[in-house]
Amino acid sequence: MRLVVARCSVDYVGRLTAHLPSAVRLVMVKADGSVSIHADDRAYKPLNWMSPPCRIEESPGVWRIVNKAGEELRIALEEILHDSTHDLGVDPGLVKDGVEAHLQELLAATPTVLGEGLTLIRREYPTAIGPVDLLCRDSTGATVAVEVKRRGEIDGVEQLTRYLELLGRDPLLAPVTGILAAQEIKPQARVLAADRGIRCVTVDYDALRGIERDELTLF
Amino acid sequence: MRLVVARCSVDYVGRLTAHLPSAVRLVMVKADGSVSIHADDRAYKPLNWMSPPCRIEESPGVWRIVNKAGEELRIALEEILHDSTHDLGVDPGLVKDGVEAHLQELLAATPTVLGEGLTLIRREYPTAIGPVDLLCRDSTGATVAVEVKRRGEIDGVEQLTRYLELLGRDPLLAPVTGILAAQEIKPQARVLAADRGIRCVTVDYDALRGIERDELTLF
DNA sequence: CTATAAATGTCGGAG
DNA sequence: CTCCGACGTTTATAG
Repeated sequence: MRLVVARCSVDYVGRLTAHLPSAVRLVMVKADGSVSIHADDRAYKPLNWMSPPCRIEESPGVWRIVNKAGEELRIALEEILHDSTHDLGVDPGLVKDGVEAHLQELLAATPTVLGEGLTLIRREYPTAIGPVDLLCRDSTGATVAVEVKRRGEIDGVEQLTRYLELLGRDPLLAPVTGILAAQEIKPQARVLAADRGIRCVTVDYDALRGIERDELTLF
Repeated sequence: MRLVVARCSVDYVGRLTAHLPSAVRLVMVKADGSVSIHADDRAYKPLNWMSPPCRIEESPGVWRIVNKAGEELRIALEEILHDSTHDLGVDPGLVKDGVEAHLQELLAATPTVLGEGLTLIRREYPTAIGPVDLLCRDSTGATVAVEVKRRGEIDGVEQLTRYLELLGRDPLLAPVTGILAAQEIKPQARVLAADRGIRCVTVDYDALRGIERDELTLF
C-alpha cells in the first residue's frame, strides 16, 4: 500500500463526471492497483476512487487510472507532502455476526417467536421470483410467508407482497398470509404492511440468541 | 489526518458484531475523529470503521472508539510500523454532473423523447406520498406519470405504481398511465412494469444532451 | 459472466 | 430529529 499526501486536483469521467479542485488530500494506492482519494472527514467514503481491476499510468505530475469499462480517474499532483509504501500482506478477512442470514437462521429454529403455534415448512422456499425467507404453517393450517430483514422498510413489504400474490395462486398453499420480521420496522413500512394485511413482528436479536442458548443448555 | 500502519486486531460491536484477526493494516484517523481500517485491497470500503460523530479513547496498546448510539470499535495495536500526522485543511468538495436530477431536467425539456406528442404539466408534481418526477399529458389528453431513474429496477416500478394508484383517484387527472424512464432497465423491472401496464423507455443520456445542444444552437 | 438482494450501507434533503 | 430516496452506491451470491 502506498500512501501519498499531496496537493492535487482530480477529475473522474465515467458513470458521471466529477471534478475536485486543488487541495491537500490523501491518495491511497492499494496492492490490487485500486486508488482512493480521501479528505480529512467522513470515515467511510472516499471523495473519489477507482475500483479494481484497473490500471495506473504514472507520469511525472499526473496519474491516470483507467478500468476496462473506460472509466477514468486523473490525478494532477501539484505538491507531494508525504509518500510512503508499506507491505501489508494478505488480510485474513472479517468475521461477521448478526446479519440477516443469521437472523433468519435463528427464526427458523424458533418460529413461535413470530406467532403462537407457527411451524416451519422450509427456509428459502423457492418461487419463480426468488426464494421466500421462511415458509411456515400456523395453528389453523394456513400457510404463512415470512420476510426477514434486519431493518423493515417499504422494500421488504413490496417484496413480501409479490411473494404473497404468487403463493396465493398455489391451491396447495392458499390461503397465504404474510409476516414481516425485523429488528426494527420503519413507520412507513408498518403503514403499508397494515394496508396489505401483513403482520409486522419486531425481533430482539440478542434475546433470540439467548433463547437459542437456553434451548441448547436444556440438552 | 493520522495514518498508522500497524499489526492489529479489531472488534466491532454495534449494529452487528465483527472481528478482525491480527494482521498488518492501515488505520486512518480523520480530523472529525472518525476511524477506518483498510486492508491492501478494495478501493472503496474499509474492513471496519466508525463514522463521526464519535470519540476515541486512546490507551497504550488499545484504541476504543465509541459513538452516541453505543456502537464500539476496539483496535488492539500489537506493533506500529508507521505513524504520521498530516494537516489537510478543509476540502473544497466535489462537483458532479450526470445524475438523475440532470436526466430529469433534460427529459422535462424534451418530453417527446418519452412518447409522441407528450407535453409537460410539471416537474416534481407534489403528492401526499412524495413528488412525481414528471407529470405529462399525451396527445389524447390523458395524464402520464413519469418516474426517472438512472437505472430502472423493481424499486422504481413499485414507486411509480404507488403514484399511479394515488393519481388515478384524482378525477381531474384520471386516467393516468405510467412511464419508467431510465438509461438502463433491468429485465425483472421490465417484467413487473409490463404486468402493471407501465411503459419502459430507455434514454441515451449523451444523445439527449446532444439534442439539447442542437436545440440551443437553433437560437 | 449477468442478475439479484443485502449493507454496520452512506449521504443529502425535506419536514 | 426522523423519514425517504439516490448513489460513480459497493459487495456478495446465485444462476
